[in-house]
Amino acid sequence: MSKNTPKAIRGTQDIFGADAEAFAFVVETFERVRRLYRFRRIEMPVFEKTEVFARSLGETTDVVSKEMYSFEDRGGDSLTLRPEFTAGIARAYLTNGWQQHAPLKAATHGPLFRYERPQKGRYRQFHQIDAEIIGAAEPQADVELLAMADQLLKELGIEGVRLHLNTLGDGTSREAWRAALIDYFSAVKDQLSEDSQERLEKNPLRILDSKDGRDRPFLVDAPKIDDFLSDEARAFFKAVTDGLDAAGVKWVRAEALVRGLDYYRHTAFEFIPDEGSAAADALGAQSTVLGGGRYDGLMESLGGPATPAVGWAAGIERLAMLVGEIAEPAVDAAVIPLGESALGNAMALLNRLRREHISAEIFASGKIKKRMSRANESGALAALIIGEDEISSGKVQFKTLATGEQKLLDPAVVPLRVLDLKMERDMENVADLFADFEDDMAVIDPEGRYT
RNA sequence: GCGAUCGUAGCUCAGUUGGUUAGAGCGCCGGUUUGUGGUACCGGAGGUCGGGGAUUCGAGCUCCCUCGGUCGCCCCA
Repeated sequence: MSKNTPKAIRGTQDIFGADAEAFAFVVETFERVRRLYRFRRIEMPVFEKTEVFARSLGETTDVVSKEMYSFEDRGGDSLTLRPEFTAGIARAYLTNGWQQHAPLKAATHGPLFRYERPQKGRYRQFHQIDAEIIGAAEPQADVELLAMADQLLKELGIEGVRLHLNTLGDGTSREAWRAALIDYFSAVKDQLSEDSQERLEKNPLRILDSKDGRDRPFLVDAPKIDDFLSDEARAFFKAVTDGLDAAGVKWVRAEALVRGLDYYRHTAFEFIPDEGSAAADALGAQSTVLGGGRYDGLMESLGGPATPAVGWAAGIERLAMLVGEIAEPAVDAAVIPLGESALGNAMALLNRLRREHISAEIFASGKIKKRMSRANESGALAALIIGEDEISSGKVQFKTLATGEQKLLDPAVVPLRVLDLKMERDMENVADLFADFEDDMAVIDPEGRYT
């Protein structure tokens, strides 16, 4: 690489091959699941006026105070690359009059930007999938959203990740609890870690999930949100947990779970890998894979009418790390022209195949042996060879790569023969599935239970 | 913003107390083999040792600065 070649921006990634397939798999699975739950697709601008984020997330949060990519445009407006989805979606809801669609179930995905120190599972440009229900006050909305998250993780094949659930109560519950925490921790302030002393000023709730050993002794007896919940808030949380139980979504209560952004009320949740699990190992210090909650106060902070809403977001990179590498799909047919004169026929055959929805690649450079070798590595079922002899006879050599069998065929029947091979391969896969199924059946006891 | 650690070929890495022309494996290209996948053997291309400065007769190796990667803290998806 030359010294003159510009480098990529710190914390950005160029994703390729199996990693890119894993990324795409996460997005495709999300799109599929989101349709099952009837969430409507929305597209959002990547930047907004800075105030959209500053007002909704809270001026004192780390995200707003030191992590935003903000700049002045040529017209002098302060703009910001979105550090999260929710605030922009709320703004769009208000400015487009989407109240008419309420309750609106919306889903989107794309890049977000945060000026942070990059580390495992954390980037300056990162990507999230996002789901929101806006204009729904009932706990059923929380349940539906969480059921979707749970199903998504299952469909991605991710294991060892559990729903941690908490309630922050309504506005007044939350404020009373917060005040009690400040009282409690202020009394022992000089014994707390430096970080927690600072949190006492900025975000006292955060002390509860401190990792510092000096804070630990005080956490056990700290005021609990449950003691400050209003009857309504308590009933709301019970409705959510009852709904989750009914929907078969497993959860654990996490009393210390708080969310960093100011707008959260009531339900707060994170999907976190179990300690010691492979998932926890893969994610390093970035434990949360999907997080969100209810944000009933957000719309008002943007000057809109009081509008209840719930939502979550999940990091695509983090999910992709748990999904592992996914092989790039093999090509079905490889077309190999021998010499310049065969190029025309080769292109014609290539087009014929692709129009029949058969994936095909042409190998037209290098030695013949090299081309065959490449065709073989590509995973193609058949190599279609066209040289002088084939041009004059108007046929192509159809070589089944698995067996080495080769015969002269009319180009018109080539797509069908490739489809035959595909079907054979698929049948073998189905046979394997049946074999696995029979193995599973063998461990079912006479009463029909898995053992 | 703080701390630790690492930057040598396209990739993974070796390189002794500072000493001649910086190496290996894989990959790539060619040959043994003129239109057929594997293996083996032979040959070739590919490096301003992240960048800049300092010390020295001499720096991939020591020192300083800087950029970047990785991993933690903070924070967060």
